[in-house]
Amino acid sequence: MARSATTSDAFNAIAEGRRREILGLLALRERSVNDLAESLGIAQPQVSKHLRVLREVGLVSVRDDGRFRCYRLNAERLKPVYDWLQGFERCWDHQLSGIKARAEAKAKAARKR
Amino acid sequence: MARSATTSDAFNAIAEGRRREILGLLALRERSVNDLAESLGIAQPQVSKHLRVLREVGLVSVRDDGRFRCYRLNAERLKPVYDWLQGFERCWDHQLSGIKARAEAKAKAARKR
DNA sequence: TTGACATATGCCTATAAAGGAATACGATAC
DNA sequence: GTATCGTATTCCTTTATAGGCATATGTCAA
Repeated sequence: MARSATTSDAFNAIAEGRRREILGLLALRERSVNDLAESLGIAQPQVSKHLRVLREVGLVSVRDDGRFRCYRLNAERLKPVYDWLQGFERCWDHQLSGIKARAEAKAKAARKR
Repeated sequence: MARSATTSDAFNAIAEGRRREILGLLALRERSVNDLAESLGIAQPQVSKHLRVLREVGLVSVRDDGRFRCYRLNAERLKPVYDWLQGFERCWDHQLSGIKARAEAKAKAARKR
């Protein structure tokens, strides 16, 4: 079997760096395709393709504005990903505090010598 | 060009659902390969392969325990992903409050009629 | 030492992604 | 109506995945 489609969910869609950059730009304001292409320094067709993926997973929406197409971020579609990660928040807190505790124990042992 | 490797970073590694499941299980406690395979209901070789990917991006580490290999979560490697998402938190807050505001405005208009 | 168990790796197949270039499609302005 | 601008789509090539299955590697126990 092949890797699952980039359009299968937000997790797969945001795996690609360019698409994350696009989302970052759209977080600031609506943008047209060429506008994005220029900001990213890549060709327009690629941007259109990335936007297609993002549209298919609902991460962006489009609005027709004359002959332009205005893309807008649909941030709430990122929330499931965020929520999944939040489940791990306590883990890295733990690990950090664990590291801290071990460092302190070591320092204490050193003082005793 | 092809899609970037699953081992290129955490974003790509967690795009695969099975790997997310594995991380979820490891968040609870250390696990051996067969242990994971049984919990997930998939064959051992696939688990080993997924673990290899996770190892390569540093999301898990291994400890040799007799003839078992104990896999452990390295949660802080998820933090960059989490941090990236946090940049969007205010966006969905905005959008949710926007929806709420519009709903209230609508309700208010309805009362006026 | 041999056998049983735990894990990793190799091979094969089907699937598809991303970039580049060309081009089709759509709307506007003249 | 036609040229032009903005965007989407198509074709091609390269690369690599994930799963299934067989097998290599490594470790312990009798």
